[in-house]
Amino acid sequence: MRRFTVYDSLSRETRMFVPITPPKVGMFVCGLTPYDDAHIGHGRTAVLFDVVARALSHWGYRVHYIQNVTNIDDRLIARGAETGIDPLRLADRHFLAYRVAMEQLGVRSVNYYPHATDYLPEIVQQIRTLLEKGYAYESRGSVYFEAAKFRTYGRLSGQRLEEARPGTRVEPEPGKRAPEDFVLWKAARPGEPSWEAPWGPGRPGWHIEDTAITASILGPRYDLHGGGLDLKFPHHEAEIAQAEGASGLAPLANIWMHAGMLQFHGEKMSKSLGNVVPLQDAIQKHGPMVLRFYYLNAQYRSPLDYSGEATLREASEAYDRLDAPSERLREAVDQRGPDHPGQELPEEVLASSNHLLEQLDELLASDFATREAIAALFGWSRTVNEWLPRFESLSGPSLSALAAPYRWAQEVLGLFEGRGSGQDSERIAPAVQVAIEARQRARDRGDFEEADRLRESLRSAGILLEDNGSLTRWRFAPGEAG
RNA sequence: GCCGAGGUGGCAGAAUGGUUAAUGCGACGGACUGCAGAUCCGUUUCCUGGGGGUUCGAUUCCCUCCCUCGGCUCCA
Repeated sequence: MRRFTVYDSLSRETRMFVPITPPKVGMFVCGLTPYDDAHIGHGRTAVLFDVVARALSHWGYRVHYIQNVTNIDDRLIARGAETGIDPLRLADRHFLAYRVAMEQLGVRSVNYYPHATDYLPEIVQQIRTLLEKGYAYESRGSVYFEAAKFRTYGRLSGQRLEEARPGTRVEPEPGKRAPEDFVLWKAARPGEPSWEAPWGPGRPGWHIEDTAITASILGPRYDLHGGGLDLKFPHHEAEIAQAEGASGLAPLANIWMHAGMLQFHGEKMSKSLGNVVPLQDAIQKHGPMVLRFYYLNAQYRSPLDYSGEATLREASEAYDRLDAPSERLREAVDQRGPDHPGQELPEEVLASSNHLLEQLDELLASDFATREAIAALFGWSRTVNEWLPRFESLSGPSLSALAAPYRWAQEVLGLFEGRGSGQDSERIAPAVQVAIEARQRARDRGDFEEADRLRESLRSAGILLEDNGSLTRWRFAPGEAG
């Protein structure tokens, strides 16, 4: 198990990660409320924590990663009322779409997506415990957590209780003793979906599902808790209060990681601002790997600005610089086999491949410096491109050494999956090959007008031709998902 | 107002108390090409918000001011 450091939002320092029971790592990340289509901001958080889980697995930890799904809440009920669709069904529908997007993005590290409504008994039990311990009170069929009873309430967000009180932004809720109290069990109004509980029919508050789920799956304390930065207050603050209040054990999570917000022209991307780019749109337009690259080519805690299409076009250009040599190497290794005899690379190149692999792990182990890892991969692509004209003569092991950093990135960063070698590519390859051969015949007889015509017609179909000596290769134009 | 993050080249965006301040995009020039593209080489020399201070030396540490963004119970 490699040791690594990570910035912990609670202590506000970069700390060495120490699992509670190595090699096991319990990891929980707040998922979404699927009342609408996911946008590219959701994708950022998902990809970040996917990389965290991948890196930990790569380093020998046994990661148990769960992400909850809030499939019942006010927004779902409101949306259900608007559309006439049952809120639970609505949630299922959007969650399914989310899972499809996750699959496309290569987010495969999540072991389990628990749904709030599947944990009603656990939720009721935890609320009961909080009532027994005096942290909560009943009022008008609802149950509230009394924030003032929990001494360190506000510590995560650095807010003192008095300051964390909502001022004028929200009308005080009748039934609450203090404005900073938050609901654990919300009494149902007529017609709303509800579950039975000792305090009357209702539904769980937003925060309680997470702690009930983690307590039953990961135990009262676990290793890593993640989520978007916007959840720090009040959501994560409330989680800490509930879980530590109920169990009497602290800290709930050893490490708190928060993903920076995706911004749209300098402002946070969110549905309430109406400036969202649907995740599926971006995936369709640029390909999932470009999006993944875009997320990882940034410091995960910093805001990431999306300034329109140009942002992802640039990411696509940059990603291509890595993907193209990676793809060429993969082909070369596939064609020739790992044991193929041939020229060996010079010692120093082989050594620098190994050195880079170590460096990549080192960078990820420094608070998941994905951007710097990518910078190092760009440097490697230059080396690979220098050798590219001589691929034919290289031995299998030498080719593998050139490919090793990309394979590392494939495993840990989840890049280089499925662009250029997808079904589209295989389906149209024969047709493209026919055109390439026709063009070559035209070139051979000096009919460059005809040759350019053929090249141009392919280009308008999104296919670029590149001549290298006597060999012509083709690829999809950047921005076209392949 | 309170809490937090940040202000770096044409753009995006790293890093370090001290040789030429990463990497990518873009631009320009060269090699290669029938042309182009891709690739390689080179250039983009006076880039680290303003003002103080500590230091032999600061972009990096301290103070202050200005500005931007996020959170302050819808939020990933």
